[in-house]
Amino acid sequence: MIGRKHFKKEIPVPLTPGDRMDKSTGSCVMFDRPPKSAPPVYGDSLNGEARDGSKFECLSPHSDFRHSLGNNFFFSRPNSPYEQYFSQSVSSSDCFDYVVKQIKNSEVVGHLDRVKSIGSDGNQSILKRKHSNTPSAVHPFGTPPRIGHKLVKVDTTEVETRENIVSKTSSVSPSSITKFTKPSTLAIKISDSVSLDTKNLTETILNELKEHQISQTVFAKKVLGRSQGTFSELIKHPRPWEQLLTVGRATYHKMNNWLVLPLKERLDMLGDDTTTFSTNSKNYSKYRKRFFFTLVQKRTLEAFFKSHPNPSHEMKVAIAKQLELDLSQVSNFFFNSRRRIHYSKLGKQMNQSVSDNISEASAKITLSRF
DNA sequence: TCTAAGTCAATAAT
DNA sequence: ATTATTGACTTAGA
Repeated sequence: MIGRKHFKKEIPVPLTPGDRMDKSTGSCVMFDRPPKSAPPVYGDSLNGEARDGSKFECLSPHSDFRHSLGNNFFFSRPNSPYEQYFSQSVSSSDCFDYVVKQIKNSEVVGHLDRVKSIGSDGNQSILKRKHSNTPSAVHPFGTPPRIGHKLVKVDTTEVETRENIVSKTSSVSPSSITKFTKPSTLAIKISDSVSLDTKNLTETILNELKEHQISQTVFAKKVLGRSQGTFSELIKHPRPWEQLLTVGRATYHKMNNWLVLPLKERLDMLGDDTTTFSTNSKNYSKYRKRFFFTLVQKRTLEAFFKSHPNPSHEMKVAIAKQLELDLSQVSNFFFNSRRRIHYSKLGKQMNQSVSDNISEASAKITLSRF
């Protein structure tokens, strides 16, 4: 980690001990990371100049921007080989406003412009999304593409119906129940109460699909009664058994149950008896145009997430307002990010665990608190 | 109402 | 053609 000596090398050790920053003028204290590990350097955060004459600014938020949970926030210094940050004692909301302003007025926008100038068609080229809800040139943060895309409400019975259909489908042979409980040479456990090694299961499934050239789409729909996208994520990022709810476990059980069937039955399930399913599909078809965050919105949200993955309600409201998003959009972003980052961490750890003892393996998995 | 878990399903990326 | 990504809806629970 960046140490004190590096800090000293880069910036003359400061100033008056006990010197307090002045939030009204935006002066601040600078230190290296971790904070407190080195003597501070004082400066004026609003003008981007430390008292030793060095400059600093808020760098691109997606990589360098930081702010802490408390009343401090940190900016890195662009021309320094070391990571140094500012801390400023202001209220959370002040901090937020300040940060947003920084992001808005400097780096992100600048970066945005740079990217724009490269692409032939300006905005569109940034994300390569044909329909991207691009920020307007006038107001980069603008962009309320939140056009009504409320979904058709799906009632519970429909969901249940789907489940039923799937199980019925899978039991073209009048033995669905037997099928799901009968042991097989490969069968490990088929009872719903039994825990599964999701990692292994997942890999096995993947191999089977490959070997028999079964697409995710088909398998997901016919065997699991799930969408391709969902299935893709389930097999790509299997979660430890202990963390799955009953519903989630059921899906993995379906995979397992399919696996232990004789090959013929397995392939039969993938047959073309989708009729019932696809016929009903229109009922819960939630047609909507997909919304995408603008680059600025995304960058800003990511920046906040890095340092503040679980913002307070007030913070979210402020973010939503600044980015012209709905509170729910902001909340969803943070939630989705939290869980998806969490999953990827788990995935890494699961790779190291021994498949044999699931509970032991998952016991080692430390769930970081968000 | 809020968060987490499970998913959907549009659309990006290969 | 397929698989991966991802904003938001649906459920459960608190």
